[in-house]
Amino acid sequence: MTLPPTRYWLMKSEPEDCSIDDALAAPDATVPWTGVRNYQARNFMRDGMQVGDGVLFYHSSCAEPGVAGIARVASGTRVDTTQFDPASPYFDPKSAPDKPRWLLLDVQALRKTRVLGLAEMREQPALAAMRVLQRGNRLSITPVEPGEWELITQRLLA
DNA sequence: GCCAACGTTGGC
DNA sequence: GCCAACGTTGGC
Repeated sequence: MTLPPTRYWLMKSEPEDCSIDDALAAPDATVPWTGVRNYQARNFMRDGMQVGDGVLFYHSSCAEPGVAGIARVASGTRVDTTQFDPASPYFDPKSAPDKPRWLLLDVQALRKTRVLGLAEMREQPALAAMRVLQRGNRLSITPVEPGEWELITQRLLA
């Protein structure tokens, strides 16, 4: 079985919870991606994401939503223990410790960029298919096509 | 604060 | 298994 080509992803984070600055300030600039509580996003982590994959670090639910930095997948998946913590906002009372529902992986921030906002993204016809631009999109982890990655990172790193 | 879109829940 | 009600997301 041949390995898939290098993969790219967009991961949403509320900056009040974990911003690109917060991630860069963490040890090794690496943070555990806690709180994914959607099966499709979980399955992307479990079945699709590999160490080294590129990540667009996206700020959501904030004054300036958009891509705010570049990161990479830094680990495989493991159990997200916040699902068992009644004090956590991510507590899931229906998840049993012997049969955990939710996983996380580590994300390593590589650099902060300017914010590439949704309006600017919509100006680019080549980005029109991105999930994050679709109306009603709520998925917190979405695949990014190589061409989309190239265009976005070139604009951000120019 | 509004509201559209979507996932989940639960009665049947 | 259907589907209406409900809760959440997230841009505006």
